[in-house]
Amino acid sequence: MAAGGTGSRERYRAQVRAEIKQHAWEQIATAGVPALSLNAIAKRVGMSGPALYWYFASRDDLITELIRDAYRSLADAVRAAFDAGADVAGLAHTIRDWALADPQRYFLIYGTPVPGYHAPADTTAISSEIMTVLIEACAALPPSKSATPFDTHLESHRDWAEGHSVPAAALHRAVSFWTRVHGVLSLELAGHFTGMGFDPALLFADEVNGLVKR
Amino acid sequence: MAAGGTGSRERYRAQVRAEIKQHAWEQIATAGVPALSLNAIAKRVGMSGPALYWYFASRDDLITELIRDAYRSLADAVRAAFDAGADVAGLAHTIRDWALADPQRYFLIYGTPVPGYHAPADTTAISSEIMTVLIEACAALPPSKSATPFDTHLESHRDWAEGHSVPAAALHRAVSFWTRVHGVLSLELAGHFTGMGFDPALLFADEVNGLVKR
DNA sequence: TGTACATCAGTGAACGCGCGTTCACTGATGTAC
DNA sequence: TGTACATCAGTGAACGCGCGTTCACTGATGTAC
Repeated sequence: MAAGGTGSRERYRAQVRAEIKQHAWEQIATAGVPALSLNAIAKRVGMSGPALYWYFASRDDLITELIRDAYRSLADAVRAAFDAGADVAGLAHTIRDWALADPQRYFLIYGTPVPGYHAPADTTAISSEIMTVLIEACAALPPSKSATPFDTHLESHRDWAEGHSVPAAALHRAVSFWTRVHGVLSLELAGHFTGMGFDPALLFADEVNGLVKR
Repeated sequence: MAAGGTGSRERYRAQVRAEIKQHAWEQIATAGVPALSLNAIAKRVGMSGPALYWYFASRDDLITELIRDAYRSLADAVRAAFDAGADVAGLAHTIRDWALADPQRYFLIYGTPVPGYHAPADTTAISSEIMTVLIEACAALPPSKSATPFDTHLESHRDWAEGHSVPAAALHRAVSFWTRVHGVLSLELAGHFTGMGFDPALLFADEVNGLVKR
């Protein structure tokens, strides 16, 4: 049984790792991150608890990787939509669909922070990948009518957007886009609109649209 | 040692309960809700673990009460500001201050939901107290220039605002106010703006202000 | 005012649980000669 | 092609931990007569 170029062991490893992660996601979707248990996952995968340590150094290690995957997934979705010609409204739609598909995955990134925890550096890099797309999309919008105080403020505080030679108003729109999308989504996904009877999708669309023409 | 009108035992009970809650909040602020431990609280208060059961039926019972207190605190703050003459911008400021004072308390209400958990009915009542104030404040705003799709949608989906005889546009503003405030605050408190260097307060003010004149 | 009694507030020991993690060990798999 | 060997992937037992919670029991506190 000759091994392939990448080695059959490596292929097997990748496969089992993927399977472990998948069960981890299911467990998170069911009971949230705090309830994620290595032993429970192992049982689902069909092996003993200690065997997981061949694939992940620790529980924290597994969770960190899940966070990274979640960021990656969102960044890829946003980038793909943009490359396919999506405008600001289209990007918003993409993000909303992504979040609705797995709310707990969304909250793993944008939910309640754990006081001591600091995200690894590469996730912040992925995060700015997303921001880059948003800025590019916002730069294509018709110019704003008037400058707000925050516009002015951004003129002298735009180091974080280094490399983007767009007006401060475009940066403002990108940030606003992000906070508005997040505002509607997190309240919606957390169930704070239940019992109110309106359609969150319309509110969402209006919030994004109001940002375009201002 | 004669007891007062309300009974010294009851007074003592209330005092110890308050002390337990206070230590619970400190623990939540330090390590988040999942790390909240009855034994650790008891040690801080200066008694054995089982003694807590004289004051709270269970850990869940304690947490539920903390959630209720958090809602109550926010509702009182908002109501007090409104009664003192605050407009929409003033209310936003009040909410922001409240959230910054104790981020984990904010997240206890508006953070990641636990999949199985359903908030008790009275907290949703307090929640609509808050919404009532927001609607009243928005109704005092100058009328909008044009109706959006969500405005129209609300005309026929406003049962949740029963008792408020205000234009649908005012309801829309109240909801938008809430999602925008939440959007900026939750990203800010979760640390997603760190490293970007701008002042979140200005972004926050702009988001609220943009809602007033539209 | 004194006494008897019910209630309240607390202790310490113990239970059972599930957790993450380590350890020694076994068998299978792939590789080098 | 066969053999020797290193590595990989897994098991099962065990460790120590802290958790929420229960139980029997003790002493203090307030109350009723």
